[in-house]
Amino acid sequence: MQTAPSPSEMAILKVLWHHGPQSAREVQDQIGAAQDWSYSTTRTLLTRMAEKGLIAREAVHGLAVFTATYSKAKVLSAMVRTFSAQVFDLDAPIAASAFAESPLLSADDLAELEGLLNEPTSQGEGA
Amino acid sequence: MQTAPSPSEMAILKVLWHHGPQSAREVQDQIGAAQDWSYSTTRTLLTRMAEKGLIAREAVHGLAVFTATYSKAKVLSAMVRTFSAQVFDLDAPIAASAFAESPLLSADDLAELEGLLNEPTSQGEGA
DNA sequence: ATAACATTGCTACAGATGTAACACGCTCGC
DNA sequence: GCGAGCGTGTTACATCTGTAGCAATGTTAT
Repeated sequence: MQTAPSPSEMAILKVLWHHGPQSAREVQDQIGAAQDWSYSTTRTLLTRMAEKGLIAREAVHGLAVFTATYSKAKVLSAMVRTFSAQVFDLDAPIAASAFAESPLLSADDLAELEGLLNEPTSQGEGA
Repeated sequence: MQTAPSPSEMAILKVLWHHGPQSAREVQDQIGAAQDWSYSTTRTLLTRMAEKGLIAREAVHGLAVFTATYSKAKVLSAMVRTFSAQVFDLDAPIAASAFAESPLLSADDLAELEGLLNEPTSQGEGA
């Protein structure tokens, strides 16, 4: 996960986390409208994300279906770490409770996030 | 402050916040080495930031000196807002106390940040 | 004066990101 | 069998960001 997801990529990851593996068309139906992306744009993003390893592409009966490679907690914790280091020069972990209100996180997600944020050097492998 | 500062730009802003108005050479002496930037690179960043309005350029006896346009709290609060919205779909404010440990923030800075984070739509004008 | 050095403006180029069109082949309904 | 539609690969282009060199001008010490 060397390359942090861009805002557009995050939007797609959220759809995949929430709805599970999706085809390009499905992703487009879920966010294309909201994001005002053309189907082509959605497909380009999906392709690039697959190249980067952010998502995995698999063919189901010939149809390309995409799955998030990393768990929500994993990606979010990495992003929080990057953010706090880059913006606040913070090394110590941030309390996950700060994000407790996120509509993205269930109690379990939050607990997982908390755990990842408290890990020393983020070398954890869990997906 | 429409455009959020990039990581490199943040590095420069931090120098200006901490040491006050600086010339390109001074900025370079403060972070060029650490960031491994050539003097040219530092200057390019400074020029672009001035174009964007992130910093102001003024001539002091013919020497170009740069000053941060927005206060630390102002920029940091904007970045926190953007981050929590983009990454966590959060609308409600995040407790500034999450960043209390930041070596960048004095007690006053923290209080100011807290205030800005709690403002409704971030239309505040204070600099 | 002049050589050395600093400061500035201009230019360059690669990679990342946003945004999208185009053409080709396959399939399904008629 | 054939055209409409769908999924796919390929290509394109503008902007932003990272990174930096070059030439000209201004300044300064000897």
